[in-house]
Amino acid sequence: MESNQDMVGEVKKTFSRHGMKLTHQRLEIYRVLEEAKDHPSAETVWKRVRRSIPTISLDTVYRTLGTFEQKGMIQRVPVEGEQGRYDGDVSPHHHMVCTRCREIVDFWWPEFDEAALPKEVAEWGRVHDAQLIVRGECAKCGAKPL
Amino acid sequence: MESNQDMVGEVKKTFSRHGMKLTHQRLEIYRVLEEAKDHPSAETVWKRVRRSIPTISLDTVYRTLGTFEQKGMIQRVPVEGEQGRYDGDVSPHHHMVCTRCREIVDFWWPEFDEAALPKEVAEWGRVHDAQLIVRGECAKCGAKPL
DNA sequence: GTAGATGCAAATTGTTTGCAAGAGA
DNA sequence: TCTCTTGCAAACAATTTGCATCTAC
Repeated sequence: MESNQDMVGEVKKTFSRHGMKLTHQRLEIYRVLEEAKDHPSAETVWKRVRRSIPTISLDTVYRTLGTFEQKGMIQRVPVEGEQGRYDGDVSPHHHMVCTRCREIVDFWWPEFDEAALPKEVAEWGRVHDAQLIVRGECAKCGAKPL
Repeated sequence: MESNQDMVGEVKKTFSRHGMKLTHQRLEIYRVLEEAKDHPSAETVWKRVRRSIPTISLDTVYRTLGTFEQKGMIQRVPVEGEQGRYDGDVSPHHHMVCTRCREIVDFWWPEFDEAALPKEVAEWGRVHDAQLIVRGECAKCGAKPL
């Protein structure tokens, strides 16, 4: 468990390595993403960050998430529909998406990650990431009527 | 190669099985999706359908695509960002997505499709589909400057 | 004849942008 | 100090919705 100090130092290094200034809002947005396990939307991130920075604006959140994504510090989950969903974990893992409640759950499958992709994929271009998207209805929703 | 007549008869059956009326616009939208290999957006579908039905409105296209998707006749490709992209092929296959030009290319991997998913997935809920999303830069874009 | 589908226009929602003021290096 | 970042407001873009008319069944 690293201390708050270390965390700040760590992030600061990451930021300056990417030529980004370390601001209070960026630090908080980053922290929210790291802690989140629910793949929050920009608006959800905003609501959470407002707890510590009540004056932060939604467009700053959008801008910051975009910047982080470009730098490869976070990823957008490849899901269609309404809102973009963000994931602070960029190490290889996969997602299950409930088409009813829109909940997104991580899962890990190292055997798959280590396996070679079909050669068509390598021929296609430079692969940044390959992940499985499982779509369906989660058990919680399946239990509900309708 | 089935005749146009057969195609219409086939689709008509599919429609009525789902309790949908067969209209000129639906038939054309469906045809466009079946022929498309580029995972078109709603607006692209609209432009193509307008070649045969110049008066069709964009909202009819949206409504129809939504209906088709609900019925499982087409799928939305799980990609984030701007526009929703549609795929007339609902049989198991996977997608490579270029983050620069947004082109989406299909690929097939039957060995994967036949393999069992981790048990976490079955425990999560009822799986509708599981597909691989490969993100990166296609060779065409990689060759360009910037 | 009737429920469901379409077209039009207006409304929503998610996201982006221009710009002046403010803050980090 | 100088450049990058923020907040505010306005702009945009994709998609959805209300409603009157029309059409397949």
